[in-house]
Amino acid sequence: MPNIKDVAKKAGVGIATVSRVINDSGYVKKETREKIEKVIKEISYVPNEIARSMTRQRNDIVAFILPNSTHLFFGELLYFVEEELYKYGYKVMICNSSEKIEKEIVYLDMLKNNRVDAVILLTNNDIDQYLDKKLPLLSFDRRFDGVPFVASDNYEGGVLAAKRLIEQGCKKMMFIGDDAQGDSTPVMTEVTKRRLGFLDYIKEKGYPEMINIEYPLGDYIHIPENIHKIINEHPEIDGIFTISDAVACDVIKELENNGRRVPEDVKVIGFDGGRSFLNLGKKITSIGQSPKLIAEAIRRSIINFYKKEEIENQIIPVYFQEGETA
Amino acid sequence: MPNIKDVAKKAGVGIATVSRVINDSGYVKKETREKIEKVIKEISYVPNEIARSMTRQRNDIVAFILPNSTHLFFGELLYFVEEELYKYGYKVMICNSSEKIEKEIVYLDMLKNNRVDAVILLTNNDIDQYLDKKLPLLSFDRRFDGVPFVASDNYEGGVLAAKRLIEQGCKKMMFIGDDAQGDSTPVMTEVTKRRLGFLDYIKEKGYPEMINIEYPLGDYIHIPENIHKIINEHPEIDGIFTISDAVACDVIKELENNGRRVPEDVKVIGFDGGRSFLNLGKKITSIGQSPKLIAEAIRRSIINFYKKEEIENQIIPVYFQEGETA
DNA sequence: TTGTAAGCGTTATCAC
DNA sequence: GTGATAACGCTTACAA
Repeated sequence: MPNIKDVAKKAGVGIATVSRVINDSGYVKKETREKIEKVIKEISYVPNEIARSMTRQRNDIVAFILPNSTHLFFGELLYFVEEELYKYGYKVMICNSSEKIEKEIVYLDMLKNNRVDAVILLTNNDIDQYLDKKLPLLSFDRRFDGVPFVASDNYEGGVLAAKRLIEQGCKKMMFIGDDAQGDSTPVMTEVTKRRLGFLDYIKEKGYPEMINIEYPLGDYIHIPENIHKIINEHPEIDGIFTISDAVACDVIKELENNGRRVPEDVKVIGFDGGRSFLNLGKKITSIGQSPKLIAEAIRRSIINFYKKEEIENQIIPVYFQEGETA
Repeated sequence: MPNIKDVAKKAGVGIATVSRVINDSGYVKKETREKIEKVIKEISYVPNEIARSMTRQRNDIVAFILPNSTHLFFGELLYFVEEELYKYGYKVMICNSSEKIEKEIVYLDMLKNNRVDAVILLTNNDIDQYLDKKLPLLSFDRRFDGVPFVASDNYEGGVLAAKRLIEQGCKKMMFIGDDAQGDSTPVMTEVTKRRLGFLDYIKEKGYPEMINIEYPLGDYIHIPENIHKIINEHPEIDGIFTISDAVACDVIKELENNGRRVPEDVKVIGFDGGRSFLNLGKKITSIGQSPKLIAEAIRRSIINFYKKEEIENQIIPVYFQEGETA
């Protein structure tokens, strides 16, 4: 592959002048510029971005560490993050952790070697001690000391769900979510606030009998078998709020398999927006979070890393999504 | 950030020796190695991968150009591709094209600048003329002259669908798919073979009355309104094979909205495997393709680029996925 | 075993 | 306006 020297030689100029033309920086006489441009075309020269990164000491790559791209919400978030950053000249490296802390650690290391311009971190793992806080790190739905974050307004989401269930006449509520947001781990994510908002509002309105179910975090999609049992042991429950649409789906199937109608007997609200491109049944009533707004916020923070401005945490609004299960 | 010189100076050795330690190459006396390792820890030196790419003339980055990561099948494929390549030390750059050829072209250019080690291309666009065939390019479900490819056994998928519908007693068949695989574009993708396999088998078995519907490629999820009309104009049809599960879902809803029961009155088979993590209704009967097997094949081809071996095209088996709609 | 020095392909700083 | 030349941080002959 031809390099800048080849261009310079063939055009009979110095490499500095070629560089000026490529980057459109500094003064270059019109004829010189044209000659150089011609040569570039002729030998189909393409500037080597690696060498460029070398001198500029940055490479316009942002890495996104997330559990996977198969869960719809993650896939959407990834999509919009890429779209946003693309507009600003960044490329996105995808780092699936499969929820495994080991893989997150390896990636964090690797990314340090690669001198990526920023790392977006989406995880439920107890990874604080492995974070190099001097790096341009941004987290989503999670607080780490010294790391700026973007999060959905999870608390408000919980409140919205509670309001809806109460409006619909529910008396005995249940919350179902994984314990990555619970008291049993050192991890405290912003997602916990879905439960808190829900709980607070229900208490405030005088419905004290809430049943709170937490289970070990698995694949984000299925809930453990024993949780099904607990659900069935509580026929008095008439309103359920779940940590995600995936869990809501699982719960609704379990209820219906056991002869309880949704929403007639039990109302169920999920979280994420109730979207699915492949659903032949009823639409889940849900609290929606907007991957597009979140991606814009993430992009804003990342751009600010390079403006050396103070990076402010950002809370993104959620909304109530009408459906057929509550 | 400290560099290799800092390490060398502090350890009182030459930079070549440090390099040998880092890369575990060549002979280094045990004590020297230990001293160097100690210094590396002390000043928390991290080798600069950009500089490394510079001399090695490769960067272990593979780019994946695909329409999006929100369509479940794409999200899954992306996930497994990343997983496979990660095992072999590659990082994956995600390039969402949103099906737009302009964005594909920009990415193709950008990737040339970035000297990525390989580009995986998944597209339905007429982009042949923009491909630099000298680059390490690999395509999925699509043939380009001079570009190796990996594809699902789409033809066999069509045959499997036809067999099933015939077994289930269907007499009048219909195929519904976008025209990116049709005769109206210069593009001929491997996906066309879903239709061909279906058609051939049905003809072979003496069911000549197949209705073939093609529509302009949109978002991979919804079909145009006028197609709904066509479906309803054919009450005699009792077996439908669609280009994807997403289309099958759309079609089934349309049929049911118009009082035709699935699978009692009309049987419908989709393509992709009928997976969905959020489905409260019946499961779609489908022809499955395995993103994991495909990802492995892709990884194999990419590794071979660097073994300078002949890259063979690979056809990946599909399977019949039992469901409730056929 | 180890160190020196020549690349790798740019950008940026100076002179001219 | 333009051209040498010194970085940037590493790998790898080649010499010692």
